[in-house]
Amino acid sequence: MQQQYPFKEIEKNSQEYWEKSRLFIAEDKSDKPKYYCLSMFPYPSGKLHMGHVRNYTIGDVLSRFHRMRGYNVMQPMGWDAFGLPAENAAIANKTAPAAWTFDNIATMKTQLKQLGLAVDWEREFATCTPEYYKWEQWLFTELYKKDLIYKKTATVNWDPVDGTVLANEQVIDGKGWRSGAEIEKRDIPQYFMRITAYADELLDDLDKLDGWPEQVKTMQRNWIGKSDGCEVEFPVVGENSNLKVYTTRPDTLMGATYVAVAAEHALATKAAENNPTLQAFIKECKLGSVAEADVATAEKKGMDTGLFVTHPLNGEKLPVWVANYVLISYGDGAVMAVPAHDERDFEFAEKYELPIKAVIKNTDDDTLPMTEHGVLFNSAQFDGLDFEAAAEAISSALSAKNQGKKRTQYRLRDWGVSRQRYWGCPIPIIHCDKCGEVTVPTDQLPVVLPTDVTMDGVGSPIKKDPSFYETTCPTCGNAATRETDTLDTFFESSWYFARHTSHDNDNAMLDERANYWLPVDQYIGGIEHAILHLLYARFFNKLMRDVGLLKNDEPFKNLLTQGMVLKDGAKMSKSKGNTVDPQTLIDRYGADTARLFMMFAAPPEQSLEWADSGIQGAHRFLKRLWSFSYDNREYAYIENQGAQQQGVSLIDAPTSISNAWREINLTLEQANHDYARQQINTIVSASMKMLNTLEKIPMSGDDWKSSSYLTYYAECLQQSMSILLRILAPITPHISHELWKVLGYGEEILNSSWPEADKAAMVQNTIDYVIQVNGKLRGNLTVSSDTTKDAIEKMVVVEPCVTKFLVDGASVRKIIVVPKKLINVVIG
RNA sequence: GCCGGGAUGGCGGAAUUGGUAGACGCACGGGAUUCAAAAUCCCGCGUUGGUGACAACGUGGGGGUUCGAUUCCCCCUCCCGGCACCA
Repeated sequence: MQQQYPFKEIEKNSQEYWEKSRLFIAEDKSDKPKYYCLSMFPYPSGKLHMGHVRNYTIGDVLSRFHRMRGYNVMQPMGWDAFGLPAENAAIANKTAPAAWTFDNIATMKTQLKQLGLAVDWEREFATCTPEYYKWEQWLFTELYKKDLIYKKTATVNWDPVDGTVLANEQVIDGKGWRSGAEIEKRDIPQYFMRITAYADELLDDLDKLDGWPEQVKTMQRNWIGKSDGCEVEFPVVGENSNLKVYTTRPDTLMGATYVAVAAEHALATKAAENNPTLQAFIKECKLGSVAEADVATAEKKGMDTGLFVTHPLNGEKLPVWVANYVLISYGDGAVMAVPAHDERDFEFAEKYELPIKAVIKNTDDDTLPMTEHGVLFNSAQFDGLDFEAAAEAISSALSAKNQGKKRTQYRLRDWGVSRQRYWGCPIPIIHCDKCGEVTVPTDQLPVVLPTDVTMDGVGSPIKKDPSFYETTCPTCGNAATRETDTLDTFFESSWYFARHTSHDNDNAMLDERANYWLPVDQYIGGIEHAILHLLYARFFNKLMRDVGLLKNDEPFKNLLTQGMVLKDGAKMSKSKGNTVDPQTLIDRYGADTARLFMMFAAPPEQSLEWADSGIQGAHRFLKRLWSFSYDNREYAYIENQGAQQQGVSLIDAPTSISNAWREINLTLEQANHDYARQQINTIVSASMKMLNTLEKIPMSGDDWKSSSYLTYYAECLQQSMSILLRILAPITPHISHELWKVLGYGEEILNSSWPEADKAAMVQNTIDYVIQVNGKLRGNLTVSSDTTKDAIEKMVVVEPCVTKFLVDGASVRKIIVVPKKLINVVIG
């Protein structure tokens, strides 16, 4: 054993040992309970960043912990390899996206291995390979046949200068990021997945997910946004048609003073036919990005169409306005405006001097807008009704006139999966003049994406490559063209969790192993994925179930949403260019230090503000652990001293040792509690505390000279080090593996058992109480642990720190005793 | 704008969920060791007043409930994440 902590050597040797002994290769059959631990797979963007280190270390800690608790653990790793950054890099570096991606995968894989992750690398795959995407093309064709995929037009960001579709991220302040041109909203035909057909199940099944953070479930519920409301039809004056709107507040119908439609609404288009001013306004509304955040924060603007509708219940003529705050994608793209009881309508009505009519009241305060529920007035026959009764009565009245009815509405929209980009999975559709849209037959899959391409920044190479798009129709054999759009990259990440179970199957997307391993027992990833990725993966799980590939309803049993790694207050990300390279950390201090620091700096679910200081502290602890083991190797070595064989009980040891042993057990209990609730930062604290405790055991004085002291000391060290190393093993696996071996505890620490606290060692015969007077800390009281509550009350009232408040006629009103904690004397 | 979070010493965080606020670590100050430095070890460290025992204040701001509030309730400010084509 070396005196200095040789982290480089230890880490290299342990990693080689684990690889050689195939310790992390998961068995598809086992008597042990299974534990499938999955961290969200990385996008191969270049090098590992701190967010990766944090994510994969958390997953590794939980994997190793469960392995030591006796589970059959599977922790795989893969690559979310399609995406926009590869195209940008290709344009910038004149390399093909595939080559860039595979280079990055190689680099990042080396780095991940240096972290010492307990990963089963045999299950690795990259989503950009035909072996992987073949199966999602197959699933696409199955879903297409089941009418779960359909085509419709949808709005995209159009860059008129580059002549290309831009991602929301590529639109900055309404301008294209490369061209600087003003972006226009443009409608193009795209494929959609009918996620709304699963809206109710996606909503209801959230209740089954006990292992998910409440916060994430709330976000998903709100995203799905099921609302019970009412559709109302307003006859258009002078036309033989109705304007349909949806409202969640039918109780306010009598307060409607105008209606507003989105710029894209058919009625707006019609009204603009002979109205150039309105046409110009509609064109203006179509400028800027399609992102909802941009639409919703834009200044509220509108224009009168000159059209009117008739209020279905009171017969009033209401003007029809075009407003930029009405979303074409929600409800019917039109709203009834009730300025008195809606913030946005109120602001709009004030600006354009439209009438405001209050119809709901709940307090004497009549400030408008009043958006809460209340009782109706100014509403003819509905006066005096509350929200529930009014909603019922008004929807019935509308139904009776055939001008509306109750309707359940979702905020969730069908998922547009077409992308006009190159670096993605080709959509397996062939367009035939005679047969129309035809899915590519299974025996002709995969539709392989050509990888030998040049990116020039204008459009997708496969859209200009006849050797790709020219084909024949599988149905009639005539010349036909392939679809050149690719799939949203969320498509790949929606089912990879399942493919890890059947990664090597060339004949099926999934096999029976999926039903052994799934659901994922622990899923770990960034909170930024709380809605989209997690919702799509849940949706895909249900789709795969319904085509017979799976039995489970939900993909992820437990979810840990890791907080962001921030630097200078912003999310650390490639796109922001504020990443810190973990490689320098690993090179200088080793993987164990990097892992320890990341785990210690913040609890897993909280955001972590990166600071360079602190790493030294983590490294210092490991050095101390090493030198303590080295200095005490004779005592800590399991076969020396023979203490256990002599039947020595540490409870009977000299006070300094039995106290230390008690402290170790209390700390172990805390660590186990923290492992159970996955609060890893305080497990690190606990391990530091244990080492502090052991270092403080006296090594001099009269006691030290007696031979029995040394026997007890050795026994205490052996038991304590064995506990400490096992507590640390999931977090700092290399040093734990090495010390476990050199101190003679066994060949592989991962194969040992998990330590439990010795209850007998934690018993105390006195209790230290805190004395409070009127809730303020005033003193202490030590009593023997069998003292009754009555006796404690009698003792406390004669304590000087209490009696000094018994002046000027004040007396003890009440005594509150919190067992084993505190006594509060209420004096008044 | 809408939805979901967060705010505790100079800094990261802890407080087993209504019961001693500041565990553990970083930074800093003092000391030991050293020719010197690094490394290491020991001591101190919320703020204010006091030599001191001690006292007052203190968990983003304002109110409330309670014997007792970082924790529960109401209002507000700022920061972070998401908003459907970044992943």
